[in-house]
Amino acid sequence: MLSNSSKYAIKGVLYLALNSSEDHKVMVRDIFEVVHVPEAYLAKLLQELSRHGVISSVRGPKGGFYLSEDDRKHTLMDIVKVIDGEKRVNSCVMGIRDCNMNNPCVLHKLVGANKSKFIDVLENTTILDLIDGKQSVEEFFPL
Amino acid sequence: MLSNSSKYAIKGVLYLALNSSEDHKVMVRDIFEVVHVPEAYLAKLLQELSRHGVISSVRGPKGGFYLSEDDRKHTLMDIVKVIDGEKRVNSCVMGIRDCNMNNPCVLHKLVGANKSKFIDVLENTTILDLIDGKQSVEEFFPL
DNA sequence: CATAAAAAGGATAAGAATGTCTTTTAATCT
DNA sequence: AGATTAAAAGACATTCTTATCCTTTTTATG
Repeated sequence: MLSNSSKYAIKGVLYLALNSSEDHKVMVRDIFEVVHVPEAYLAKLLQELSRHGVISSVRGPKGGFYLSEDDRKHTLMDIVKVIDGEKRVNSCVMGIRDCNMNNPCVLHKLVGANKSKFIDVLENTTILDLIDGKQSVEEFFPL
Repeated sequence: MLSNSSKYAIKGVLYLALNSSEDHKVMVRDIFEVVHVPEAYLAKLLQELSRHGVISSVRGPKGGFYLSEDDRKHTLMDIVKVIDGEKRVNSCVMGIRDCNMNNPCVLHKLVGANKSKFIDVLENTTILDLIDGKQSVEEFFPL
């Protein structure tokens, strides 16, 4: 449903949401241990997100990744689309060709409702929504 | 959420549910084209299911795979457990260590409800339930 | 301008999932 | 009994995801 990479990416963005701003950028080096994702791998993912405008980054000394106010309005789905591509999330649960809401296979009908719900959540939850009322990273990453 | 292998396995079992019985066993050769799964790969999956008692099989001439009356009482989850293992389905959506219903991460709370629902469906839908009222394989495998 | 800091990018390795092929075992039929 | 048929088993190949490494580019600062 969600690839590991997408999960990692979400974790990273969550960290940025809680710990960064336009004038407080953070380096991958400061993030990866907290969110339990390999440093180089996380870097790749954040770069990809930055390239697609989901998060922001600045090179050089005093540089790093951060979320602008606008970035925070992005949804979880925006992240997932960049990392996994649209196809993966929207494809039929059973991977049946040409199975969709109009012409659903039996299993699709069965689990379809839940699936759409899941996608709904991804599409309608922004970063801001997620961190609303939360202060510490620990709340997001137990252990 | 569900591996390809599990999906294939479910398709295969569904075919058996519709087309086999104690005295009408079917060979992989007759199944794989209909359900769009590579022959050798499907064979492997069915063998695995048979080994674990989820479906039945007999070797040699007039042999093949089939579902006994008892087999039909198995749930989708029984299939998934054999192919994917229990861990995969039950693990935290975010893959966070020690995240569970008691100590859920933020995302878990968010999508947890849908996830449990999905698992519910798997656990409470038997093969019999699935084919109830269905005659043709085409209903299950459009295209 | 030199230097250091940091992301960006490319190449490649490691591993898991997926898929194929060959041999073995068991059942049936002549 | 012997030949044939079909699943069982296991070795092998391929592809995709995940992960690492190393070099290049950019930028701030002394």
